[in-house]
Amino acid sequence: MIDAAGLRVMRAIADEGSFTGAAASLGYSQPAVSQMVRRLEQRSGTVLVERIGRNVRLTEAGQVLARHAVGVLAALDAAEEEVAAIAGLRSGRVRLMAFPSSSASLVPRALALVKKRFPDVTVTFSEGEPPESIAALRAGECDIAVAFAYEGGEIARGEDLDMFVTRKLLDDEVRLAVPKGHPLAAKGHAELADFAGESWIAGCPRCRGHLLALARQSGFSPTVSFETEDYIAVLGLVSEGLGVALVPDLILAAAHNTDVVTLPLKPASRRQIHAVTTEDLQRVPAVKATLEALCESAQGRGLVPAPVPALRTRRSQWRAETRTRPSSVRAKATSPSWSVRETWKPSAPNAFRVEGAGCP
Amino acid sequence: MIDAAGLRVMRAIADEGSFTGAAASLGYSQPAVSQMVRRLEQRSGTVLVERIGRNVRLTEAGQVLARHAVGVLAALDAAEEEVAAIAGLRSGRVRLMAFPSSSASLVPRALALVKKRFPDVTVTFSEGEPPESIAALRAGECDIAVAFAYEGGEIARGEDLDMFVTRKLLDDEVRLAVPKGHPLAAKGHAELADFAGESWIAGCPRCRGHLLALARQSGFSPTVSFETEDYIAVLGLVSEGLGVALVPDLILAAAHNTDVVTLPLKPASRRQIHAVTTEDLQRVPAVKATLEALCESAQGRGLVPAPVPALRTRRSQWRAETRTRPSSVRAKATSPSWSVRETWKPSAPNAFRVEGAGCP
DNA sequence: CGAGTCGATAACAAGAGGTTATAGACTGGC
DNA sequence: GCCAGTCTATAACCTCTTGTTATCGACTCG
Repeated sequence: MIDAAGLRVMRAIADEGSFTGAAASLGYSQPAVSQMVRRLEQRSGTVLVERIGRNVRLTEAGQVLARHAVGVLAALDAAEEEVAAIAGLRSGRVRLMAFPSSSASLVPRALALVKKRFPDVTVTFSEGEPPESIAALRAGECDIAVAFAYEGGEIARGEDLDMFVTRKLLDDEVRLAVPKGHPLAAKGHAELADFAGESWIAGCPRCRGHLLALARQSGFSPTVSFETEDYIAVLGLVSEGLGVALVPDLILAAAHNTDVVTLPLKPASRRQIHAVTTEDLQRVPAVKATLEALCESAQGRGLVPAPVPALRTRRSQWRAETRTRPSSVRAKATSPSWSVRETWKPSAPNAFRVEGAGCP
Repeated sequence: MIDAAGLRVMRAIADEGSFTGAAASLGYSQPAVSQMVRRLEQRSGTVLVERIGRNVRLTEAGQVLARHAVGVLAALDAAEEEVAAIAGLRSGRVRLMAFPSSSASLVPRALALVKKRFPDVTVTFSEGEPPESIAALRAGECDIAVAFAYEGGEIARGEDLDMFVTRKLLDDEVRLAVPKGHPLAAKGHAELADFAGESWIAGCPRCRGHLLALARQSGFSPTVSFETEDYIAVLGLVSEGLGVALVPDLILAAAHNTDVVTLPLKPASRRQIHAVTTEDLQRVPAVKATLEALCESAQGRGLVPAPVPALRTRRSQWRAETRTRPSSVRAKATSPSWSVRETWKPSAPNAFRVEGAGCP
């Protein structure tokens, strides 16, 4: 029944002592104030303003409204400012969840970028494997999940990703790590079959699965002597000549070991690193800013630059089409800068079983 | 930009967890909620609601709004309730100012009536002579002034009463008080000329003026031996045979003295007692209720019943005409129960000088 | 006593905010 | 794996709110 506009008017009248003054202070015309008071009086069923000659004076009821107006309007302003701060990147919180090895440099660099640009935006970060991070995203417990998929694999097994928007950050080349003195180290590249007889060191379960898949393609079944999710340990084992390992480039940038030589595979194998969020969340300014920072961080690494386009699912596609249609003059078109379809898609589910979580 | 309706919707969504539920709890249709959210999102420039499959979930900004909504809506409700309480006579304050002798019974009875009917309406009462009470009314320091005027006189000299509404409460007959044993006491009435030789006891300045005027009409100039504003004292003096006095009926009802006989005057003389307020204030429920209580109190005294009509001045008349014209279906017509012109008017200013204030 | 100011009103325009009808999409049970 | 029920989004439309300008009557002050 009573609304903010009415309170605003009553307070202005109390402050200014006249309808004309109140109108001026509110940027209204005088009749607007006059009519607003009349409406309020009709609704409340009592007189709010005494008209004394040329001046006006609030009645008891009018004073009640004017008194409450201060608090209500202050609270409204606070709410508005708080939302405006979120919209204007002067505030806001982004909950980022990334797989462990991304935290080495990709994520920290992005976080630094966000912090530099928008010091008051808080990005909270926690590590989590794709199944976990995607579940958190679905449950509303995080805003962005950074995940990866090997070529021919998928981001998270058994998860329905239709509801998400996936933005490709970069292609992370998988290399073969061999001890410095290895006979084939000088060849400049590695064909997997040449290492069929080596001891293998496997990483996280999914990485182990990838190793097995690649080896099968090369016609052998690797002997896995060690398993560890700690890539520093992997490199340590390799440097000591205890085996060879597949290591993503992303790791090598952060954990270098001078006693290890890394060779590009032939044929090349890479994993794709994605930022996953929802259609709605990607339009939240702080989330958008963080996504962009992630992109820049990925490009700045000097690896294969992430193409601008993002993967969009059927549902998202539909949303993008319908939503950007402006239904009002005021509607700002949502920026379609990365609204193109993804170029490759997971072709088939992983054929092998991957268990556990926590891949560095 | 943000209004109460928007906050209400956001809170309902937060509470219900769906647009449909929110709509139901607000008594809206589902599209109304959907559109309201879209409007809010356009205005605030950020996403407020995440659409997760069939359900919805508030974003950070949406949670901010929902959180603030509680406080703002509570404050709004409080304001509304407070005004409704004033409108519904469950609260409110009336500042009454009356001339001292009215406080004997007319006013207390009215106050008791108001208190009985509307226990939570506070009527504050202070004594004041017409010039004073009218000034207070003009200054917004009181809501109702109870004043009197002798026939042929006016309520307050030199005051412009155009801005006020004057409601006649009763005709207060002026009687002659003589000692019980006075020779003319048995006559049943008094002609003033018969008492030309008596010692006179005068009351307040205006009453003294009235005495002088009446005496002049009867062709004599009274010898005023005593002057006091305390009518108890007047009656005491009379009872002791120290003089005679003109005493209004209103006093006699409250201060009876068995040693005093009061005689109606021939020709009769009376003063009119009025309740004065402003056009706007008379429409304030508590003020209206108090005015009505004053009327009933006046009628219940068994004196000349106050006729329903009230005195209206030119300006008030105009207002009454224009205001009651309903400009909207919702406008309640202001009750015109006592909106008729006054029958007699002060014919001329008092010809004598009245000084001081405080007439019992 | 007249000019300037103030509030009230009429008439009108635009927009906010609601409705119903309907379509598309998700969920869950069979 | 489909189908029914349920949910949100949209279109089309309507109404009331809330602003505007133009103008009037009344009050105030020099």
